[in-house]
Amino acid sequence: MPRGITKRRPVTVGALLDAAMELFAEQGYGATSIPEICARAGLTKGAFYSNFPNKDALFLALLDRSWQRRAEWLRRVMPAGEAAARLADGEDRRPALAVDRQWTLVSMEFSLHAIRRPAVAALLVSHEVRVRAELAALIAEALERSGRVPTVPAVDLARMVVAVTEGADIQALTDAAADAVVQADLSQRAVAALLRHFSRRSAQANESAHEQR
Amino acid sequence: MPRGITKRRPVTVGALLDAAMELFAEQGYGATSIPEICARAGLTKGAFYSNFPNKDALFLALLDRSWQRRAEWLRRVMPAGEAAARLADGEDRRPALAVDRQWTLVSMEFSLHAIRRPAVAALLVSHEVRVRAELAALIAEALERSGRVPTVPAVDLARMVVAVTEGADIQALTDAAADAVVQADLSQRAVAALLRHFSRRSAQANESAHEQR
DNA sequence: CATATCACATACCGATCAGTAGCGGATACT
DNA sequence: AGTATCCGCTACTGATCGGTATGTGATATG
Repeated sequence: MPRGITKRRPVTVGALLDAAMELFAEQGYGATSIPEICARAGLTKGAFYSNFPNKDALFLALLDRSWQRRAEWLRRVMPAGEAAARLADGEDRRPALAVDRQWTLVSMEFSLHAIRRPAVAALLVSHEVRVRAELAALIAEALERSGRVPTVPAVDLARMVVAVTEGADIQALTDAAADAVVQADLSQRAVAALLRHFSRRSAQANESAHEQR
Repeated sequence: MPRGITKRRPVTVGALLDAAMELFAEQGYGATSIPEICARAGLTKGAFYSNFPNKDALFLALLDRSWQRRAEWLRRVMPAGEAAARLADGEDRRPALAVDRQWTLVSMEFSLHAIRRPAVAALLVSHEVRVRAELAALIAEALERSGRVPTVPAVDLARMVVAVTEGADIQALTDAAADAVVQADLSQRAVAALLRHFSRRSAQANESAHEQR
């Protein structure tokens, strides 16, 4: 705990971030007022302004926390590249992780917000660059395990995968009536198709295939 | 002109819708106030409440007008399926229509809004079903022209194409720094890959291929 | 245990919000 | 041209906004 900061503050900050996450997902960023956030957190405006200069700063803090959690999650599933490999082969049809509704909504909110604020957009872009890099590594590894090599830069592949996944997420959220499993399956098949189409069997894989004959 | 309605009203409505379109794209739906819309339109709040009961109603009217315009556009490019056919072949690399920034932003805003209002979501879904049906027809036609037939329902293909396109649009808007042409190219290549992967040469095409030999 | 600082609550500010009522110029029909 | 109706504007209410100033209980330190 930093000098001169009591253990009460991080608890308060956490409560505010939790409340904001819920409300931004429910109502959107622009439609959520600061007093509302405070009320949800069981605090008052004074607590808010004691911790953040304004709503934008809270939004950034919220994103930062979410990104950290997400990074942890990504690193945790990284070793489980086997599943991704089977996905690259188009063999795995199990529904992917259910879309995190709250996160997807807030993330879309943030994208819209960032598009209008170049400074914020720069932040978002730098984060996405990191994510795409990690994802590219994951993809390359998964392809390699199924004896394939990408025919385009792995980061381009990551871009496409992110695009189709995000687009599918939007559809899934909008069309809640549509069978979520069907939607997820469609998304997975699209990803698998892209991975296959922009890769080819590696030379090593071909050799071992020859050896097998 | 309907009985008892002067020709002034549609002009006023149009001005309000134009102003709202601009402001929703610039600031978002929740962050845009009614007086702001009126000021941008060169009118006052009285004019607004004389034409719409509230902001939601104006949003719906705006979407309706945009959808009509979009339907006209889609029907106009429908006959130009040749380009789509070359795209399906992966031969056409020219950048697609530049992303309509305003429309994309407002459309995202609306999706987010709709997700939170089931009644509005139903409206959005019914519209998207129509769009996907038209797009599916366009895709099927394009594939046919290049002697191919889809191996999955054409509407599923339409879903994937919409997903990857929307996802790419978001990336393009967020990362304004990234070369827009590169981004559009990536999107086109992904679409082409999906179209190829989920279709095969048709029997007829095979026959004519045999004849050619 | 005393005291200084911290961290949140209360109260309040000016500005702005959504929505309403009535007025008066513009429009359309005879 | 006269007249009824339309329709946008002005002026207003009550509520809520973001942000600030000040008060007070909790906490860490010596």
